[in-house]
Amino acid sequence: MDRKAITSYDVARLAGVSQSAVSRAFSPEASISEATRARVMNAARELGYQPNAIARSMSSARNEPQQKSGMVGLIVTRMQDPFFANTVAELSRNIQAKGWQILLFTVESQEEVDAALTTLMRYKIDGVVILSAILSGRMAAACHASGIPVILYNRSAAELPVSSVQIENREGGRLAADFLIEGGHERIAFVAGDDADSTSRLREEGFVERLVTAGKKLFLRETGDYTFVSGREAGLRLFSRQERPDAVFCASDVMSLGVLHTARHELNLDVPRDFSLIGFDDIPAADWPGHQLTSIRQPVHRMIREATDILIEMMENPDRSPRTRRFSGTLIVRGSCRLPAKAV
Amino acid sequence: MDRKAITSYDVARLAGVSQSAVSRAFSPEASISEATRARVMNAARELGYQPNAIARSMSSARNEPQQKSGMVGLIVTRMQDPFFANTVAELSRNIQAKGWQILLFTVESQEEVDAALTTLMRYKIDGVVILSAILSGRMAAACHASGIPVILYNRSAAELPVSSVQIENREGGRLAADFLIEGGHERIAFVAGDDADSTSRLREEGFVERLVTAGKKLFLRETGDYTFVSGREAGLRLFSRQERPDAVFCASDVMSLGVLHTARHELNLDVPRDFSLIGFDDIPAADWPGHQLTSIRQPVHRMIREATDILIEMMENPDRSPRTRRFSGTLIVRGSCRLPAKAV
DNA sequence: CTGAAAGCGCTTACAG
DNA sequence: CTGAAAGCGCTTACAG
Repeated sequence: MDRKAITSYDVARLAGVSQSAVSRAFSPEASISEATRARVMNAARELGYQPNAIARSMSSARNEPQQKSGMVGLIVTRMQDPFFANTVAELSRNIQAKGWQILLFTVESQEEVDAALTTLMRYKIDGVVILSAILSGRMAAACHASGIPVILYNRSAAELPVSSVQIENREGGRLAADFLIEGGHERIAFVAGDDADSTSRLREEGFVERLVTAGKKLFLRETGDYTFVSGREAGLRLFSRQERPDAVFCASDVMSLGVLHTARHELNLDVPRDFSLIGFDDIPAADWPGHQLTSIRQPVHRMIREATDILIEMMENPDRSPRTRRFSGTLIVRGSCRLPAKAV
Repeated sequence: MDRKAITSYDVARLAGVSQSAVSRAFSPEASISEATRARVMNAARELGYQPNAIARSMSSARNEPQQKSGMVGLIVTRMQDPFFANTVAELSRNIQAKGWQILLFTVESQEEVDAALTTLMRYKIDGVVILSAILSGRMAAACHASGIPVILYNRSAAELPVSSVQIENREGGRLAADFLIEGGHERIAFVAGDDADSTSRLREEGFVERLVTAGKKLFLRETGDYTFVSGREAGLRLFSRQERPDAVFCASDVMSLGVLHTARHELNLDVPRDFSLIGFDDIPAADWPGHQLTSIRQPVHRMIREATDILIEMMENPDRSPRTRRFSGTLIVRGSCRLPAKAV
């Protein structure tokens, strides 16, 4: 049990070849005869040998400008939100399928991102995806200098030398506003996810922009933290007033469900008779029979595929410049909204 | 941008010390004077030097019986289920906090586990946690021989030389049965999560055991796959019959919510008047105002802490023998069940 | 406390 | 195609 691990030298000895031959047998493009490869593979199987990926990574430091580890960093926030849990699951599957390993870092706030990235860089990750958070300009520059591509998912790259994949947040907000305006709503409220975060802000900007165009203004505004509980509390505040909103748009579905549950089951309101409700993301629970939440759907599969493609292309081609991809959301109409009078 | 990475030699040159001194400056227990350490640290800061964790891992192969990487493997199934998403989030936070990195592997079926572990072992992980899946005896032996501790979370170790942390599934099933029997239910159904998986089977065994003791037998039985959709479909099958169950116990909360939504909103049944419903896990959505699902709660925080503690203790102390820890669940009574007549 | 040197397990340019 | 050898960036026993 404390015996030394099996190395390529052990395999070489058993197969009667040099250690180099063992190494070549495990490199698909190496020049080696089929006969030798077969002998090596048999010996390897007999000994239970697997090449040491760490040692392989060390060698790459000699032969490439930058050391490669075969690992991709994944920095994740809000994994409790089903939208992100699903994204992590699907993104990690995609990256694994392409032959990279995932070095996961769970962070609970924006402030932890730079430290997480510093740690990941010690492991010589070949690239990194950051879910719903940004990195500092200093850190972006460090990654750029090290040739480590960075993809922001669900966030803007702004002026940073990094790639990004995200939904058109402002446009999504406009879709929600247009639909509520067409439905004849007058007192329209918004529930923000986080005032410091561009995702929520842009959704709100697009939303308010259309209200203003239609000659209305935002009737009420609350701030949550993207959780169900914060949605419920925002709902309680919105409907404890004398004059109540007749429509609510939330920066995420999870918060919308908080508003929906408290309205129906704690305040005995009828949705959509008493007010209309729209969420964002179109998580699976939006479509549950008892919810039927109207929502802005993100084309998740396409977005994740795009993020994976950009990441891999940039890892294989380090001097490609960063790319920004924005996807349009779609309004999915369900039963939580009063419909426009002249239904098409 | 294609310049070589900064190494300890660069720092040594700038600080005017040997490369060994740089290495010692970054090893907390190394013997080095404070003055030298300070000079090294200044030079390191100036150059933006960070020790290469991969190279450090290589060196450890020389000095320890087994190479250490500072990485822990995490093999995960069913991340879409909030119960597991929350577990991954909390477990990874705990392990990170103790100074280890997480090498994540997402698998979609039991069959992928051994291959995932083989890949992870190439990276010389110091230990591995497997969420809701098991490994083969052959693989368990390989890990044991390599001194890599394995923790099964939410599964039994059975005869394998691995540790495990899980809920008392059979006991949880008994709690559910007792409560339904006390409530005077007669036609009691069970919805399995997966017939091949011990978690669901044990919950069913404990459940049926108590029914039998009370002179009843299982009225109906359906099988899902732990998803909301499969719960909904199981519910449709259960209630499309002539004679309907008056109680349903599901192997997970997510499936229970599927039953609940279809019953109330597609079949116009009243829960708990028409039937009582009990889930398992006590996920946050069980407590949402419109759900109020009675459920068996797992003491998640304590279980995750225990898994982390066992893992770390075994990584630091490789000849410790595997440990098995079982935790008791608690019945959380909410509005989805008819209550016992003689309410205590 | 400090430095020179060996060695961790690979990959690959070099020579044959 | 094949083998001997250098080297990736560290850690640490050894000698001073």
